[in-house]
Amino acid sequence: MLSKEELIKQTAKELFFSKGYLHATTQEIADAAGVNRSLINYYFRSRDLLFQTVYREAVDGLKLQLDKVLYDKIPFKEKLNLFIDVYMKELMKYPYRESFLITEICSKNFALKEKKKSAALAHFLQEIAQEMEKGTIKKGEPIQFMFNLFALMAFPVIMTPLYQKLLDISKEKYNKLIADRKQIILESIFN
Amino acid sequence: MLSKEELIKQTAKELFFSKGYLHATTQEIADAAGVNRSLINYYFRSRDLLFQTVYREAVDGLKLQLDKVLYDKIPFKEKLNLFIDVYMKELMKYPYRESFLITEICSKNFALKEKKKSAALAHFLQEIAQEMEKGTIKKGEPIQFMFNLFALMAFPVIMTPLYQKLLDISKEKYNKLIADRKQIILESIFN
DNA sequence: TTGGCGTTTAACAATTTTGTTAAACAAAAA
DNA sequence: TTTTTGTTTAACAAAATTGTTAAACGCCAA
Repeated sequence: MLSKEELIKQTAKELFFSKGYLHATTQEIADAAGVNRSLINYYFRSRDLLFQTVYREAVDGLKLQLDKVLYDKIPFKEKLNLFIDVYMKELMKYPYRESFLITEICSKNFALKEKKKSAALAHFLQEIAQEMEKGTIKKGEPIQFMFNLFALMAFPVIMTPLYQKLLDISKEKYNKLIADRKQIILESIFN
Repeated sequence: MLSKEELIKQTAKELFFSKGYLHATTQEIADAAGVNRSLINYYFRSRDLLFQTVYREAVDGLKLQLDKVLYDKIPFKEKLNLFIDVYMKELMKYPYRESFLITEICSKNFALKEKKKSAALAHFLQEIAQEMEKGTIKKGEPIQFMFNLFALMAFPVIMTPLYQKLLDISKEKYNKLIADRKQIILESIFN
């Protein structure tokens, strides 16, 4: 069973990352979690600190996720296959996690920090450079390859509600389109 | 010279779309515009209506932008070249416009509407299908082609603050990377 | 000049949101 | 049993945000 503190955090993440409800008040979070609002202040002191905690855990989680897959000593193509699978599953669960992070960074009282490149990422960039040499993938800046990869995975998921509107597509059909993307991404990436 | 009403709207767009400051209060918008806060109520009645107005104009603007380029009777490759140019310029000016739209759609009191596919978009999808037949571009679902296109353009721009942090890249270098993307996108799209 | 009209402002009121405090509660330790 | 500790709650207080009103202002036309 979840501690109330954990419950509050998970509920906040649910609201932010899954529902894209970035304006959530402490009352709304408390209601969604089924706890008294004062508990938020008891465990996190202030709304701001709750947000900071959620932000930090999201960034750490993102890094951890990268580390786990990108360090593996498996063939490149296999690794990408696995990575896309893992990352897109996460995207389905938390489509707005990246949006939340960006919004927080852009918000008024945001304290910069970070500033140490993920080691796994650096390693992966090297691996990409090697594969470019080998000719498995198109030559170019490895970072641009990563940009492409993440863009192709994340953007259509993030844009779901708007694209559904603009294209007048049913939820089911849209889900199908997203599900098909893994293969499409792989095809568009490899020579 | 801009009317105050227009000034308020433009300033709000500046805060939302350019600065990604989606939590802006009416006071902050008024300050940024250099007008008395009451003017917002005078011209827009309520904060909510200001947001709705900005939302609507953003969607309409987006559609208009698509219409202008996508209806042109110019060769496909040329059209895409032009389109990427136009859209990415807009993205540089308003990197968070799409984020704002998504956040609004996900927000509590959002009234659905829309539900008529842009004619230009439908036309463009047909054109894509034709080009697939011709073999100019890889065969597949035309919508997926569009997903890819928009993702490759928008996502790295939207993610700028986070990626700059995670990759520990200077603003200048990041801008260079973004500038290079037009060519990269064109290459990754055509056979 | 005066009266009317749209604009702008400050002052106020109402509401919403957040933070604090003290008391109630429950379970384990003394 | 009483104490202690940590948890939970309701009531209150403070702050922030939004909305309203009436008066002031400026400008043009009568």
